[in-house]
Amino acid sequence: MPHDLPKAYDPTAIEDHWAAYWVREKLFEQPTATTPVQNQSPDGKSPSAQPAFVVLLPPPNVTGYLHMGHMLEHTEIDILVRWRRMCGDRVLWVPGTDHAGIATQMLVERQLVSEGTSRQQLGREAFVERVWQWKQHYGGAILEQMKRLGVSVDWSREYFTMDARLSIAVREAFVRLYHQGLIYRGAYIVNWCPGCQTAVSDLEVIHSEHKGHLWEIKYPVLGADGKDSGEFLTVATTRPETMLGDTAVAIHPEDERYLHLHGRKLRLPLVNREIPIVLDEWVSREFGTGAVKVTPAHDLNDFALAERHHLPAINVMDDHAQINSEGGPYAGLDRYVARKHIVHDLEEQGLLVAVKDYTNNVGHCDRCKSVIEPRLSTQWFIAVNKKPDAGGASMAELAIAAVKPREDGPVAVGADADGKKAIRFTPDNYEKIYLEWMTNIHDWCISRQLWWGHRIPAWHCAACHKITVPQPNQKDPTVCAHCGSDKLTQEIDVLDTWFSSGLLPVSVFGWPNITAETLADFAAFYPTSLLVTGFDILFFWVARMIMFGCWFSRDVPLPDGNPRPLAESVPYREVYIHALVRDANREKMSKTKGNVVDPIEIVKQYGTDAVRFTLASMASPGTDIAFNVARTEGYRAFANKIWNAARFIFMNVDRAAEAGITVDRATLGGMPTVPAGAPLEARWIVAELHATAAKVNQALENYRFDDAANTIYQFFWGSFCDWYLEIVKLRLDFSETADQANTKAALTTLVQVFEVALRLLSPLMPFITEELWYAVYDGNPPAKSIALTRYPAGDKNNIDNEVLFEMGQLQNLIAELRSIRKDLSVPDSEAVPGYVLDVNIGRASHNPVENLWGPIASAGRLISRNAQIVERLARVHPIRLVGSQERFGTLSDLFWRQGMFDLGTAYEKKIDAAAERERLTKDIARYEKGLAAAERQLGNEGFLAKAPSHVVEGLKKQEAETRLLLEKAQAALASLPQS
RNA sequence: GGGCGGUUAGCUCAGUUGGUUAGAGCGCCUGCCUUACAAGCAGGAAGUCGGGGGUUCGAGUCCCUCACUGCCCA
Repeated sequence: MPHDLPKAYDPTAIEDHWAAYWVREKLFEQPTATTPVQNQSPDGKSPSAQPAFVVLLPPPNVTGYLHMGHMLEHTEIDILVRWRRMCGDRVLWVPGTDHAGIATQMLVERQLVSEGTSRQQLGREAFVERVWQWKQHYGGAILEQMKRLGVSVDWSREYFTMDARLSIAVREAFVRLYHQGLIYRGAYIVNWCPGCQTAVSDLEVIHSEHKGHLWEIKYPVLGADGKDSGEFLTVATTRPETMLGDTAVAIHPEDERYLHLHGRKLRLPLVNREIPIVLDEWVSREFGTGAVKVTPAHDLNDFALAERHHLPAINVMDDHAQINSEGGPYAGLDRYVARKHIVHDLEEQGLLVAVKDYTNNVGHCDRCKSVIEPRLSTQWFIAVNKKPDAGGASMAELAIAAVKPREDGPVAVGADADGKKAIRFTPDNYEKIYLEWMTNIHDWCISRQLWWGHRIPAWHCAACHKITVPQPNQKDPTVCAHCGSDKLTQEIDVLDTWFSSGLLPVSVFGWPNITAETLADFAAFYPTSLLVTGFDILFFWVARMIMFGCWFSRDVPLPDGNPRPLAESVPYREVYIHALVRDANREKMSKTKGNVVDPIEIVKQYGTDAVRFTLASMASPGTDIAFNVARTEGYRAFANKIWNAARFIFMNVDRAAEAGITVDRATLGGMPTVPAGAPLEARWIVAELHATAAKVNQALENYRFDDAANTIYQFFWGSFCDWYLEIVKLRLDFSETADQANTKAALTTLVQVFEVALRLLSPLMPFITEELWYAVYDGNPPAKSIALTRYPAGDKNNIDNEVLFEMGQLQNLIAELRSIRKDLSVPDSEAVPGYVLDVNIGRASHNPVENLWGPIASAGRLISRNAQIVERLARVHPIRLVGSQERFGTLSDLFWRQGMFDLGTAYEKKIDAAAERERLTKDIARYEKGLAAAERQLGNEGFLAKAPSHVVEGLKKQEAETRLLLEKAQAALASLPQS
């Protein structure tokens, strides 16, 4: 087959095709736990004996479109997953989406408003139906984008958090926790969002500083007769409108200013309610006036204080944060309008003492940005710190034990037998952050006043007002469990979306419906191997999965029938927290700033592979990524480089075929080795390949995507293209006089190394490697995809350090020759004779320089073996070795440069003496500095005594080398003509 | 207010347990369309590793301190 690749790499021409192919061929599916894995298993292991590598896709929000954060996350997971698959693991990556209660409901409500109707007009049932319709039409946007980006997920297992099977898990989890005494309903201060019309959890409140005021208000002190005594107590508040709900004023018991007021009562202005003065040590004497008004229904601290002092709580606002009937004349006013009126009225009554500027922290809804109203409200909670009625650890305790490092003494609950943590975080500082949060966790408010979501499986009885929650596996109740009445109505609230996503690790594998099939899934895939996600949902999602996973998976026995210990109950063994993608100026991307980079647009311009590689190359754990398209442009160039290397190789394969030389396909697919007698470049590139493969595997093992990417880049471009391909051109001689065996050997190594390099690169750049890998096999490869081949493993025994050293010296020599040519302004196209002093000639063997040559022994030996290479790559002809007599005698009028090698050449344009002097002077300064430092070190007895011998030896060698270079540079400077 | 991180070349970042003269990509300068590749090739310039102090034979790396900066929690 002719290899007619276009001259320039065009990603758009190939990516759609392969993306569709991968999905169509179901290459990455693992529909049951026993389905044979599609990749080769040369180890001869049966599928079930292969280690599983299981990842859950953090479910994107159904309302969303793919952004750079997703692209980074998916790229990282896909790299790891493709890598593990190629390493022979049974890989399962489960995709899905999240129903995103508030976001989705808001979106559809907005649609309704634009149609002139509303959720309320439609009614609950019709509204939910409408949201489902919306979901069917538009809810798959991100998954479709993922298909185009070619991520290797198992599409047969796609989930949606509102799916029936996952909803069963949600209901089961709720009823179990309820009957374990861990879910309760009660009136507490919650974060009420007047915009979204629902309670939200602490995590959904974003605090930010706002300039406001501190109002100081006088409350009249009542005398023993219950009438105004003429005395006042001044309180300070940032929210005067809440005074309508005040039920006390608190002072510090030891505050000397107010000792005389102990036991007295106050008249609450405007409302004229009689309220007590209470003493509480929580009050800060320094803040404001040291007297704090207590509004239990609208402030968390006040609520706690009110509980301590048995004070009533008066809720003065409705769902819309308007003053309710408790507010008397202010009823019906918005909270901020009421504030103005109240301040005005207080001022009129002479009760406003002062208004001071004050910056306070105001909580806003993460979703709609409304100012959160802390408000007393009846909600459902999970008691995360409570031990279950039947005994045992609390959810938070388990979630801590799963992550906590082993301490001295007995093995921690969460650690497995050899003391490893059950869950390991990377970067590891997230472990501390997680533990800190989990240790101080509060009860989790799980009810939301929404229609879109999992409706809470609890029924209220109109007769006895008690609550009926069905037992596990029971159907919806028809009569009250307490009084037998049939006047039951289901709770109208739905559950927090994170309640369902927190269950995913267990629910996607069938929990709680444990059948033979789901049990097999559980046995094979739970705990999952890895979670890759962003730190922003560390608490929202990661922490809750750990709590739920540890809690509920315990019911599922291990494959051997034994109970599941904590180490096997965790939802995943590893958590990798990825970075935030910022714009090129390190600014956070945001719609309001308008600096959002759409990954799909960038992909269209540069190709998926280039974008993936950009993200990978910058994904150093713990460091945010400043996404710069200049970088992507560079990696598109890299793809183009590979493309053209392939064109060059294929061109030669075709030429070889015409000359009757073919590469045996059977020699492809493994790792190449070359005989000791092979040319230097062949032995070198194979050694480099092994070293590269070893390094890349190591990097991926440690989530060092950047190291992996940069190592492959350096190999492909820096070693393979820049040096090996240029040298191998010498061997690709298809003329009749050529030695066919040599040509064939060179061609074989060339194709072999290229094929391995493609596999090495494949997890990072799946598209171009798939295309070129097919081309290597003329369209008939040994597997359906390069993704199903084996990942190259570097073998240390094949990293020949002598060869690496020898090639390194040859590269230095060529670089020096190129440099001297450049300084003499020799045109690039013109070859000039080159002279190299063979340092071994006429020199005593004890010369330290000789040691610098290591296994090569001398410049002469290096060059005589590789003259062709030097001539071609340095564009010198001929290259001649000379002895010192000749160099200082008959050849002394050449221009010589002295470095590691003594090189000479002649060209009509003489060297620029001034520039040469400047260069040498600079070099001399550098050498002198280095030499002085080395001598100082070597003269230090402490160093000689304490430093390891290889460091001392290395420094000695360096000193000798520097001294030599210094001497040469000084001699060269002295011999320069005076200008 | 509490906690955590960062500060290395013009830009974005690496730098493994302290060890020989601190690296990469992009950008910059110079010269080249050398038939795989101008999305390329070759050569080159560029850093007192935020400041100060300490430990050590030896510090970009460990400790203290200051400055600036980012994030999380309250």
